This record gives sequence, C-alpha cells and structure tokens, in this order.
Amino acid sequence: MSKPKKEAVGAGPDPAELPPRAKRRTPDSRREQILEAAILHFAEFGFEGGTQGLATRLGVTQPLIYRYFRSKDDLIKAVYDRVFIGGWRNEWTALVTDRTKPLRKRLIEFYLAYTEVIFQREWLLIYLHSSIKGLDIHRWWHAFVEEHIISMICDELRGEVRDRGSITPDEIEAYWLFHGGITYYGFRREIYRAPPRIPLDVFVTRSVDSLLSGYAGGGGEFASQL
Amino acid sequence: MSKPKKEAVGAGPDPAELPPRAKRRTPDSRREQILEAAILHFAEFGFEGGTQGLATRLGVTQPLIYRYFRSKDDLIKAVYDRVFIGGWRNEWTALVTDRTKPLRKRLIEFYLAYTEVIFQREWLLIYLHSSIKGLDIHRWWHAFVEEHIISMICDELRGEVRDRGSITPDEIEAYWLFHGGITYYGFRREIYRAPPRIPLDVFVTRSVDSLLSGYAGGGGEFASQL
DNA sequence: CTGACTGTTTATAAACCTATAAACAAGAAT
DNA sequence: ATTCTTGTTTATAGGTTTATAAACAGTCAG
Repeated sequence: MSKPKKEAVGAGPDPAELPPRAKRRTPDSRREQILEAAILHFAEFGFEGGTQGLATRLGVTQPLIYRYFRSKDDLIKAVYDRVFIGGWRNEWTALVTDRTKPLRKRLIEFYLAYTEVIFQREWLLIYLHSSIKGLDIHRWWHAFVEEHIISMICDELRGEVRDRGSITPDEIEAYWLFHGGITYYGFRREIYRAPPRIPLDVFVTRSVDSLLSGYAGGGGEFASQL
Repeated sequence: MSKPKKEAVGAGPDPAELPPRAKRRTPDSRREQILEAAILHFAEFGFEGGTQGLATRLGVTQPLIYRYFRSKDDLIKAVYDRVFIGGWRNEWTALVTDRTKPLRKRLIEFYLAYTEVIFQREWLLIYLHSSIKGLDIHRWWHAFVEEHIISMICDELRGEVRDRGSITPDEIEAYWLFHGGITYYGFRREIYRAPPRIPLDVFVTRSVDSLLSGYAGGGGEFASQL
C-alpha cells in the first residue's frame, strides 16, 4: 500500500526562519486566491484536507480563511461551483450541432475540447468526490451533459444516417456506452494511473470512427435493435 | 447541496437507555463481523469514517476494534483485500476463453457475471476511494483485469474475425473504449444516481452486439486502422 | 504626522479521532 | 460453586481539526 503524501504543515527548508507576514490584499483578490488554492488542495488531499495545510500552501495563517469563507463547507461549495459551473463551455452545444461541418469532424473537435477541460486531475478528483457524496451539483453536471451534449449528438447521429424524430431512451443509452468509454480514458490516465498506450487525440479519432462505422454500416445488430 | 448523512454516534431511539453490553463472540466471528461492517462503513463515509462510528454500527465499543485489528490502517488493508481479492472470480477467464460457445454468448455471460460483482455500491465506492488515494491494491485490480480479461477478449475477437498473432497495444486500447463504457453504466446506476433507462442485461446484450457488429462488419474505419 | 479602517496574526476553545492500559464480566473448566 | 480465561468496557492520553475572539499592523485619509 503506497503511503499518502503527508500534508505539508511545517515551515520551508529552514526551520529556524519564520514565514514572513503575508502581504495585504484586497478582499476579492484574497478570496479568489484562496479558492484557486483550495481546488488544488482538495484535489490532492480530498475534502478532508485540513484548512491548516491550505493556509500553509497560501503562505497565510489558518484563521484567515474563515474571514473569507464562513465555514469549510462554504469553501467546499465554492470549489464545486467554480469547477463545475466554471468548467462548462456554452460553445460545446453549438459545436456539436453546427451542420456546416461533417459530423465526424464535429465529434472529434467536441471531444478534444471537452476532454481538455475535464481530463484534468483536479477536475476529475473533485468530480469523484462530489459524486461519492451524492451532491446536487454533481447531478446538475450530469443532467446538463445529457441534455446539452448526449441528446444533441443522438439527434445528429439520426440526422446523418436515419430518419428524424424524437430521440428514444434506447438511443440515449446506446450512446452512453460510447461517451462512458471516452470518459473512462480520462480516469485511467489521470486517476487510476494506468496510462493508456495511445495519446488522447488518436484515441478520440479512432473511437469516433468506430462509432460512426457502427451507424453507417446499417446492417449492424445494434442499429437494428433500436 | 444535499447534506451528507451524519455519522451515527449516539445511542438509539431512547437516549436515556444505555446500549446493552455486546454479546460475547469467538474471535473469528467478531473479526469477521467487524470486517463486514467496515466495508459498509467505509463505503458510506470514506476511509476517514471514524472507528467510533463503526463501533456504534456494530453495537460494541470503539476500543474493541483494536483488539482485532492492530491499527486503522490494518483494518483498511483487510477491507481492500476482502473487496478486491475476494471479489475476483477465477472462472471469469475460463468463461471468456471457452471456445465451445460462440463468442457473443461468452461475452454476454461474462459481463453479466462480472457486473454482478462490481456493480454493487459498496464495491464501486471502495474502488473509487482506493483509486483516489492511488493505492497499490487498486492498480493490482486494474492490471489483473487487463491481463486476465481485456487481453484475453482481444485474443478472442481476433480469433473470431481475423488472423492470429500477438495482441497490439492499439487493440487493447480500442477494447478499453468498450469495457469502459460498460463500467460507466455501473457508476451511473450506483454512484451518480442517474439511473440508466434500460436494465443491465439489455444494455450488456445490445452493447456486445454493437461491439461484434463493428468487428464483423469488416469495413469499419476502426478495424482498418488497427 | 496622526488616526481610523481593516487585513492578518496570535491565542485558544471545543470537538473529534486513534490508540493504549487497566478494570470488568461472561462463560468454560475444575 | 469457585477459579480461570479472555472478550468487552471504562477511562484516558495525545494529537489533529474547525472555528472564534482579540490583538496587531499595513495603508490610506485628513
């Protein structure tokens, strides 16, 4: 069992030298600084990472954090909002539905853009922590993805190769197999530390081609069962 | 944000009534009882879940746990071993490579058996917690899956539709897209609480058919790129 | 230069958590 | 019944964490 890295609490290289007093900042700037550091800190140590360690990382004292966030839960909530709401890109939906480009190209571009945001260790760790805790913000993200990405792509897949109409739950589920497979790549690379053997862009390209060939083939059992 | 359930520590419904003394047990039986309860406890609260809460859940006092496990880390390690090593089924490999059955049937049977073990909330939660912490036991599971399942199936997929030979990293990665998609279903159902709209057996059957049609189609871009 | 405002630190309370040692008590052996 | 073994509890040490209150100090207004 590998030991978890010990949360840095003490001083720097020279134990005799006390850390200097932190420079004064405007409230907005300090709050922002704490929030950004908290994302990294909680990603590294989980949400049980102490406020003391966070303060040390910032070069300030621990009680200062409580001047900007009422409680640790408040800080954690702010981290969730920043990561999830701040991570969402409105362009994504437009990118997927822009029919001036071939669908293959759109899918590849979308997944490269999407994974650029979410395949970051901090993002994925906070995603995992929030899902484990069953928090609402996590369900919000999931619902948002299904509403603004998954179902749109199902629409496009129909438009490309089949007749139009409202998307069935079956089609959604079939597409989740693909989307989940892509997502899993990120977990393997960033969390499971079992690095994939091909780079992300190659993986995405091949996966999209595989997906489309399944639809375009026409005779596949899968399509026939929908 | 939904509140995390508070770790039960106090007494039962009647606060005036002290909990009765726990019945004497044989060491084996008590140790086993603690271990089973610890799996549920750590799944619910993470590994920072206190030994006090665990003891309360068991109806014993907290120091008793330390008679059966030298330290909390010891207990956690025992939980890992039970969940991961105890969860692995040797039959899985045989099931996948048994060429007296058609591959389609083997794959469906395997994934139903495999997911019966790992698509349990406790299993997935322990899996997530251990991966977040980057523990060795997690990598062991991952390597075992790749060695005894993924690569075997890649072999079989070749045997079914193409010439034999040693499996390339590219084929492994292509297969992870599928395996990851299946696994993701479990997360959605048990962790993300975003229940899929079709039952597991239907999802597995359709997914396997989709996979095989991609290979059997022969002309798919994906196969041609391998 | 002086005073006021407020960002930062010091000091510390209160809760909780792991772990140990000694006391207690349930059941088996005699 | 009495004694012995050992499973369980009581008591508690020592460390860590969140959070509050009061003291301190940098900076701007006058």
